[in-house]
Amino acid sequence: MSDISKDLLKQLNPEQAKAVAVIDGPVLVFAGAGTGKTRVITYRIANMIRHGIKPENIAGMTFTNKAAEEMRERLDRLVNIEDARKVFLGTFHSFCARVMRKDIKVLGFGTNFTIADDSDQAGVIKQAVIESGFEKTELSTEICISIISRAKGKMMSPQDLSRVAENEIEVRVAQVFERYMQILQNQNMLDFDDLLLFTVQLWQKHPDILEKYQERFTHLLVDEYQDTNFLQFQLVKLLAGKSMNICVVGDDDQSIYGWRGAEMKNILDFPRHFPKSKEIKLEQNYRCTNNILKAANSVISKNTERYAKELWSKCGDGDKLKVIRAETDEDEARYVADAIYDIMGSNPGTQHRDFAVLYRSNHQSRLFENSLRDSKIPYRLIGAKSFYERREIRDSIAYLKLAVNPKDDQSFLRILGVPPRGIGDKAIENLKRLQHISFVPLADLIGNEEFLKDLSGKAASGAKHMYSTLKKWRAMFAEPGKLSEKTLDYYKELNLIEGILKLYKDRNEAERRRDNIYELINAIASFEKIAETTPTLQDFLEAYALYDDNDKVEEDEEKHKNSVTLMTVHAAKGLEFSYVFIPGMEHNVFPHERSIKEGSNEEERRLFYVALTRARKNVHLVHTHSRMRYGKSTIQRPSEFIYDIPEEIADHVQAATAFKPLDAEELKEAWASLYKIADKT
DNA sequence: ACGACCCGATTTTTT
DNA sequence: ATCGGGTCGT
Repeated sequence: MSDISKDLLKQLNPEQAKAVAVIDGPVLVFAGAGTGKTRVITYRIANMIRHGIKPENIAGMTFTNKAAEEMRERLDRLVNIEDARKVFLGTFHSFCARVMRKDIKVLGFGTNFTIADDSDQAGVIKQAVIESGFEKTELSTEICISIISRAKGKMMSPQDLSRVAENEIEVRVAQVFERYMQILQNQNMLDFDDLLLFTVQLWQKHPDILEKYQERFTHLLVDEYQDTNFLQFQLVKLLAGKSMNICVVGDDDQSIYGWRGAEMKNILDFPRHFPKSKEIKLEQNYRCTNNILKAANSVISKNTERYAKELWSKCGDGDKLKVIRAETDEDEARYVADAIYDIMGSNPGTQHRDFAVLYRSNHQSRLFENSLRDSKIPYRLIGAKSFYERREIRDSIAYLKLAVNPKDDQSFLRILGVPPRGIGDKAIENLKRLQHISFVPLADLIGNEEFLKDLSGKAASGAKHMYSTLKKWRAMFAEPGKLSEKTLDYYKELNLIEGILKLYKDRNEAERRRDNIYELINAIASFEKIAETTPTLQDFLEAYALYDDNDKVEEDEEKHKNSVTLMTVHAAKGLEFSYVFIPGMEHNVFPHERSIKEGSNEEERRLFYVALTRARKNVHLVHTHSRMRYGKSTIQRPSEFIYDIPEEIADHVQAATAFKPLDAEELKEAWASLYKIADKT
């Protein structure tokens, strides 16, 4: 046992220590922003192990892989590595994927099921809309996805949904929902919600199976409990129901995912759900100055639906917050770039990575990208399209999914025309029609004479080649051997690599996309390398499906390691920066106009609270007088949130006069550019 | 099969 | 302003 774990409790403040010391029974920890939440969870696990709880009996559930990995890393430093490894630390989804892999047969799915990613999901929804007798124009895919996901989050069946439907849309979606589930089952696919839903259903129907898991995991921890929905609550309740050794950690003030079904009341009602629970409030903040906390506290205290708490810190008062008024959105962006430059100049040792620009909506990033680029300030943009979202990668993955699960029609349709095989819309219609009478998966149907006889010679030979190649490789992938090598051969035989080169006119683009496919094969190779046992293709696909994008962006690390961060406030939850800029502090931007319409102002205020509490030292709130919105210049008024901050801790300045006057050279340039504009107009 | 053009919507995002 | 989706013509 390491030295650190000998006096675990001494390294914690009294409240943290209390949360760590109580091992048995239900524990509820309210962990405010920056109060050492991850520290409490990892120390708690270490403490359990020290008290003789077997590490394999402990499970820690998170929402993201990133959070799970961070805990794993910290735990590695607290207990010996073999013990740390035996603790389950992962997302709800990865936990449930394991349960499903083992026992899904009971529910009528094959163990080789694939997990539908969002493009698969959208494809199936579109199909379900049509097959339910609706025009694709009268029911948007996004609405369906969102309503269905939320219904699943409440454990509602299509019938439940149609019974409680409050409007015509929901009645229709209920029909789509039912068809959607059938299609998924026919294709042996589960969406992300199903992983959880089916796990709970399995346990409810088969108490003997549940009991095995209850015996295996006697001590449970749940991170970000305020973000759980009803389904996740049920899962937790079932799993912990026997031992009642459950610890949940969260912060109702940071509940910002209500729009996707998270139920803040889960954390508020915990004492009722788990009687005789211990309740602990962490209020000492180790991140922010007191001025920032004062601002954050007075903002959040306007909310009525919350558990009372107030953050404090030993960090001193620090600077006042800055409220900056800029003339236009372009001035706003320039102000931010100038301020970063200025702060770095007057604070030696400050680095670009100490800054973040946190905005309400993604589209706001563009102006900051421009202004930072102009000022030669390196930045990294979070939330941009990732490697795995690129078309050629999705296509390549679809080929792999099809090799594992031949019923996956979604993947089949995706790659039927990649590379082009002369099979067009008409042939696809035919194929689908045949499926309606034969119920054969599309990947098998293309080898059928009934289908082939109506095709042109070229299309028929393309279809035959595809049919036999898919069939052959389905068997090949089941054999032992190096995955990455097999994948490359598979792609070559399907003419994917050559096809890509021909598909894109621009030579550079084509080569870049081809290289991306090679990169994917490299990713498979390194997956094989780090795996403990020889992984199957199915193992790789599952890891891929459940893997978090934020971790994947390690690509251009060198370049971006020390950069200003641009991201949404949502994406910033859990992170911290010395200097935080919050632009667009205007009515209709932050709070967002839609949140105003929908009346979700408390959640919007929590979002602002999250934004403020990301800052260690310094907060700049910027608002503009006029902003381009939807292509038109609009007069803006300051956000109501600005007035929630006590006057005595904020300085109000104009962007135009925020920095010292220009020197002679800059002045000359400024005039020159003014004349240029004058000439144009 | 693919590019050109028009129309409409326009928050947040994980797995 | 801009992006995606859909339609139409080649």
